[in-house]
Amino acid sequence: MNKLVLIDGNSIAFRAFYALPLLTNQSGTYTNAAYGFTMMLMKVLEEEKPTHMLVAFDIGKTTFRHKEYKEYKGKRDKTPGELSEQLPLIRDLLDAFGIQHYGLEGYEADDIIGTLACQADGEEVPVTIVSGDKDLLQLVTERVSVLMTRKGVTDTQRYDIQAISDRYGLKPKQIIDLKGLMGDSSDNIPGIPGVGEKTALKLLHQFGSVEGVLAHVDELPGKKLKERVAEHAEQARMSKVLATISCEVPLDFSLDDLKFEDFDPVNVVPLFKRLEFKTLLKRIQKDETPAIETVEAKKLTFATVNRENTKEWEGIFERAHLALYAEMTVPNYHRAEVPGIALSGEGIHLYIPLETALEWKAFKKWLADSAKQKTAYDVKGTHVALKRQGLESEGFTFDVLLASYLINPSESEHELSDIVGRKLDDSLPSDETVYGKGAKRRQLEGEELARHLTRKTEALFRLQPVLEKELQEAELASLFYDLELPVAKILAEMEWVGVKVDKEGLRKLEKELTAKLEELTTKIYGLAGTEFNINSPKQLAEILFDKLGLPVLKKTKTGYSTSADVLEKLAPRHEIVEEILHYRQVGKLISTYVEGLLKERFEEDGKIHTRFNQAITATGRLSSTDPNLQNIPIRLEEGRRIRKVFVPSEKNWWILSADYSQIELRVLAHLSGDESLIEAFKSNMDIHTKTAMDVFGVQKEDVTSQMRRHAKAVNFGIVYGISDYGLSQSLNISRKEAGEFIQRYFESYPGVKQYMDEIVRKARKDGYVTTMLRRRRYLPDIHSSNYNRRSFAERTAMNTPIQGTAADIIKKAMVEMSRALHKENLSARLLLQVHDELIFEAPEEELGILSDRVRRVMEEAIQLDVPLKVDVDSGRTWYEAK
DNA sequence: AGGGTCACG
DNA sequence: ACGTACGTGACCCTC
Repeated sequence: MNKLVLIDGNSIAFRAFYALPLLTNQSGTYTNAAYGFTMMLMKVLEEEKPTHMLVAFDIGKTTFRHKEYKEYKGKRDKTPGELSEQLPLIRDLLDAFGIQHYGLEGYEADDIIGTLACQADGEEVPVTIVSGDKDLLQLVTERVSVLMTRKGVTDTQRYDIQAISDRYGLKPKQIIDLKGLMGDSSDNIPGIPGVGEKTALKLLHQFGSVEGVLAHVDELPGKKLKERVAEHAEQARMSKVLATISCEVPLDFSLDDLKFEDFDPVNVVPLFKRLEFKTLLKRIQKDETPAIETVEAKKLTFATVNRENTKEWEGIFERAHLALYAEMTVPNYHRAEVPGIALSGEGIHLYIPLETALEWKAFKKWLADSAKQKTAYDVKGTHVALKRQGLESEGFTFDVLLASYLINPSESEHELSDIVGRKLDDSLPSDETVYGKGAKRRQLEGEELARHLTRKTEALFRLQPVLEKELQEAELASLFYDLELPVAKILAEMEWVGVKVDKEGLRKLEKELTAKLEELTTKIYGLAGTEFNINSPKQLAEILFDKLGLPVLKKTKTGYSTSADVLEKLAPRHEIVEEILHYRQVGKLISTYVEGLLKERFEEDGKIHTRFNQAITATGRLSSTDPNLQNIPIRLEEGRRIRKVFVPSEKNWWILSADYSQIELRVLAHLSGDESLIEAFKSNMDIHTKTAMDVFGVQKEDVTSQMRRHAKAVNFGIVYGISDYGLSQSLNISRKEAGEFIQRYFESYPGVKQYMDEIVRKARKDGYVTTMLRRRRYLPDIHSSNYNRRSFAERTAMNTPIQGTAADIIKKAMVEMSRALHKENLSARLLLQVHDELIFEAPEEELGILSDRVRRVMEEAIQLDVPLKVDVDSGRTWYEAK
C-alpha cells in the first residue's frame, strides 16, 4: 500500500533552529537546525513508513502572491545567517537519505505540497503533511492529514477532519476563511483589524465563510465590529485569496518520481559523523549492528594460538609492524589480570591466551624487541599491565588513545569503540556492551574473548594510518612522537615504581584526627543544641539558616550554600561556624587522605601506584587517579602533615622536589612580548610586588601586604582570562573596584592586553588556539550567541595557551630528565609530576648532582624571552622537601 | 547518578 | 539583565 509524506522543509528547519540551542560541531559549523530536522525526519520515516516522499522548500523571494499584494511577508524578520547556512546541509542530508527535495521559483513550499496532496488524493493515495504552519490544515481530506509540530521538534499532533473539527469547529477548507478574517502577522496578511481567532471562529460558526460574513454585516454583534468588517471587506477577500494554497503548481514530475525506499546507512553515516550527530549515529548503528557484526565476524578470521601450534604462527613476528591489545579484567591496570593478548597485522589476527604468551619464547622476544613496531591503545597501561604479568614490552611506536586525544583534547570519549565510530566507517561494540556493567558485568572466555579482542586489534591496525594522517594535517606529529609517546613511557615507569608511604604514620594521623573530629562534633552539637549530620549540606543549612537565623548569602541549585567562602563571612556572627569549617577540614583529611591513601596502598611493596591520565585534560596537563597524588594538602599546616608519610623507598634515600617558579606568568610574558613584564622577570623581581607597584602606582617600599595580595589575585585572574566579577569574588571586593584593578593592570602591561585581544580574535578566525608546542584546543563556543558560553570560550582562549604551554614545558623537561638520569647513570627516580613540579627519590650521595641536573634541565627545557626559574629542595619526606 | 564541597596547581 | 574566574579528582549525601 502506497503512502506519501510531504514535508514543509522551511517550516521544520525553522522550528528545529529555534527549538534547539545553537549547536556546532568541532569545526564550527552550525548544526542545530540540521540536527532537529534529521530527528524529525527519522521519526517520520519510522512512524509513517512512506513509500513516496518529498521535502518542499521556499526558494526565491517573490511568488505569485506578491502580484496580489506586494506587502506579502513584508514584515518578516530576515532569516538568521546561522539558519540559512544550514539549509544546504539539510539538502545534503536528504540526498544521503535518498529523499527528493524540491523548490520552485514563484511558488511557496505550501503550494507544492498542496498540488501533490491534491494529486495523491485523486489517486487514492493516503498523504501525511509535516509542518508547523496551520495554513496547511486547509489541505486535509479523508485521505490527507497534517502532522503539526507542537513544541520542541518531534512533539507533533495529527490533524485529520475530526481533529480540526474538535479544535476549531470548522471544516478544513474553512481554515482559509479563518485566516481571511484574522489575518496572519507572520506572512503580513492583514485580515480584519481587531478580529482575532476567537471572534473569527464565532463568525465562521454562524456564517460559514468570509463571503457569508460579508453578506451579513448588519447582523454582526457590536457596533465596532460591524464598522470594522464593513470597512475592511475588500481586505478580507484579498486575505482569503492570499491564504489559499494553490493546487495547480506546474510540476515537471509525478508521484512515481517520489518513490522512497528505506535509506542506506552507508550513505548517511559519514555525514552524521561529520556533523557529530552522535545520538542519531548510535540509533542507526544500533539498528544496523546485527548486520555489520555478522559481516565483520565472518570477514575477520582469527586463530587462537596454543601451546601445540605456536610454531605455525611465528612467521608473524617477521613483520615490521603489528597492533597489540592486552585485555584487562578491571580498568586499574596495576590490579588487573590479563586473560589474553591479541595481535593483528595485514590479513592476520591472532589471539594468545595468557598462559601461552607466558611460555612462548618467540612472542616474548618480539614483545621486548624495541625494533619491532607496535601499535596499541594506551601504551602506558598496556606496558604496566604486561609487566605485572612478567612480560617486558618495548617498541610501542603508536598509541591510538594518545593520538585521538591530541586530535581533539576536548573530546570526552576516547574509548576504542568511540574512536572507531568517529574515525572509521565501521563500529565496534563498547566494552560495556560486551561485558555489561555493574552487577551484570561478566568475564568473557575462549572463542568469545578471542573474537572481541581480535576485532579490537584489527581496528587498531586500521586506525593507525587514519590517525597518523590527521596528526600530520593538524601539525601534531612532532608533539605526538617526540613528546607524548616518550612521556607515556616515563609515566609508565613512574607508576610502576610507585611511592612508598609510611603506614604507621598514617595510622597515627588517623587516630589523632579522629579524636579531633569527635571533639569538634561534640562542640558543634552543643552549639547547635541538637545532633545532626554535619556532613549533610541540607541538614547543616537547616541548623545555620533556620534554627540559628544566620543570613543566606548564596544559594545553590537545590538550596542554601554552605560553602567555605560563605561560612567565612558568617564566622563573626556565630561561634559554631568556625567549628564547622574546622570540622570540614579535618573530615576531608581523614576520609580523602588518610583513609583514601590506606585504601590504595599495595600491601606487597608498601607503595602507592597512582595512574597518571595523559589523555583527559583539555589543556595538555596530566591528571592523577586512584589515588590522586596531585592534590595532597600543602596550604594549611594541619593538612600539610600528610606529606610526612610520603617517604623514600630505600634506606638513606631522600625525597627531592623541583618546581618552576611562576611558570605561567613567565609563559605569558613570553607569549605576549610585554616589555615591562619581560623586564620584571629578567631582573628577577618578585612579580606580585612588581604588579602591585604598577597597579597601585607606589614605590617598592610602599607596597603593603594587602596590595601584594590584591596584585597576586590580579595575576591569577590574568592567567585565567580575567573578568571583573571573578576577581571581585576572589578578593571580596566590589565589581567596580575589581574592574579598576584590571584596567590599571592593562595600562601597565599594554602588551598583555594586546595579546589577550589578539588570541581571542585568532580563536574566532581559526576556531582553535594552540600552545607553543602546537597542542591544539578547539573552541566552538567562541561563536555562540549565548553570552555565557561565548565568554567562557573567550577566557579559555586566553588561558589555554598559557596553561598548555606550561604543560608542554614540564613534559619536555621530563623527557630530557629521563635521558639525563640514564646518561649520568644515576639511580635517582622520578616519582611524581604535579603540574609545575617534579618529585624524585634519590640516594643521599646523588642529591648534589641530581639537584644540579634537574635545575638545568627544567630551566633549559625551552627557550623563552624570559628566564625560567626552578626551586629545588630535598628532605627525608615529601613534607621536608620544600 | 548528580550535586555540593574541597583538596591541589 | 545576565552570571563566570582556568584545569583537575575524591568524598559524602540524596534521590
